[in-house]
Amino acid sequence: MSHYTVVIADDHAIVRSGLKATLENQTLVDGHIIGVVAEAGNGLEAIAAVKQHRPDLLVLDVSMPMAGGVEVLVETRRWTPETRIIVFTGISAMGKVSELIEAGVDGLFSKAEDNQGLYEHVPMILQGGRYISPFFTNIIDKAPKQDRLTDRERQILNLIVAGQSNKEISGHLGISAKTVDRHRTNLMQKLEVHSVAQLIAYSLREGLIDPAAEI
Amino acid sequence: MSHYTVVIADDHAIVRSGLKATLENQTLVDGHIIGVVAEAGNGLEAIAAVKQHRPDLLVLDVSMPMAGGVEVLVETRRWTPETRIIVFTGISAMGKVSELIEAGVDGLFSKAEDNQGLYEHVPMILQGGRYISPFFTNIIDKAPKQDRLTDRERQILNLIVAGQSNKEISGHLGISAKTVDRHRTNLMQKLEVHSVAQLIAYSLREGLIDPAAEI
DNA sequence: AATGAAATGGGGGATTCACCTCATTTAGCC
DNA sequence: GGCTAAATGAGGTGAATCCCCCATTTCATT
Repeated sequence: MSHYTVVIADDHAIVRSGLKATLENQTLVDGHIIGVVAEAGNGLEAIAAVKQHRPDLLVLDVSMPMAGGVEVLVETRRWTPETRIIVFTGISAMGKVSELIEAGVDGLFSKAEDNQGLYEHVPMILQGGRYISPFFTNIIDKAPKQDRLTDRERQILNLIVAGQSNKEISGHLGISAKTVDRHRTNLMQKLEVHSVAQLIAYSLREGLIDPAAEI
Repeated sequence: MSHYTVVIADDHAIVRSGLKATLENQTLVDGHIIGVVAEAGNGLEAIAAVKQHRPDLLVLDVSMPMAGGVEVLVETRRWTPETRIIVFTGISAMGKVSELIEAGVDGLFSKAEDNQGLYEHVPMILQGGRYISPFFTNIIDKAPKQDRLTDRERQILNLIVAGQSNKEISGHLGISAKTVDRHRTNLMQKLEVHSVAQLIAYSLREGLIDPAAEI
């Protein structure tokens, strides 16, 4: 009998065991058996497991040590384009969500939702379908569509949030402090904020920055 | 045969099912059966479940909607002091960890660690013991023991992080803007930072503020 | 009674930030 | 070639920050 191979990547062991149980203890509509061939506790392990096993399905979280979910997704696509990729995560930041969708994720599910939705849609995804949970489409729809930031602006936003002054950033990027100031002004106008604190608050909400470990 | 009743609280369904499986599928050293009598997906549900079931054991996460783990812990202690409380979480922020220990948690385990440690120590905790995972004691030991913040300083830190200026804070608290400035200076000296951005970055790392809070 | 920690607040100075105006260069696109 | 967007940078202004100085009051502990 044919079977599907799966790699699970999540930094929490309890989630991995829960996912393994959920995926293996069910009969798929097309009669195929699902087998978890490897588990990974961080991004690098996940990439290594994908390269070794070339699985039919990869289930991963976005917030992992060593390498984030998006990096793992891109690397997996390059290595084994036929691997279907499902992201199962607890985040709800608009920025990360659209990043994942643009990166071409095949399935997107929230840990806050019932697991039911996950294994209901796994067969369809394995057969080439794509499913984004309503939990995330709602977030995208209700998001106030503000002006998009340019690459340079996003780069400077990250340095500001990291605690660097205009002068430090100018030295770091090899441009004038006045130019950094210019970008800063544009940033604040686009995001409609008026202080560094609000700028950081925005970055947090949108998941543009990574508060060390986990929230 | 006697048995232990358990309430599980975590905002992720997959974690709840994993915990339930881990706790129920094992024979305890003293022969007691463990039964999960209720699950909660947020803090308020957790408190309600505790009041209804008065369980022998409460397993909870710290970061939950509606009410955080510490609030649930304190409320549970007031309602049923005999309930043993285990916190099973993914956080690693020094501030939250010491807060939990001071609040008198009976067991503290990390989701990043193997589940093994959890059910190895559950019997001992049910019998009145206390166990803090080395994962957290390491965090506390290696933490640079900086000066503790006073209540007023912590209060003002939260307002600064919320994006308020000295003038706004002074109006909000009914004190002079100069006094706010004074507290700000003390804060920065204690935390050894030199800008709002660094102040916020620090607060995030140490879990002094709540990133989920709306600014 | 004395000591010390915490909170309060004034004066002032150097620096940075937030936000203007104005201008040039580079790149992609029709 | 023209057009637009993005990035670059100069000059300047008013406000806010960061960090010194100084002092008083309150409150708990010794």
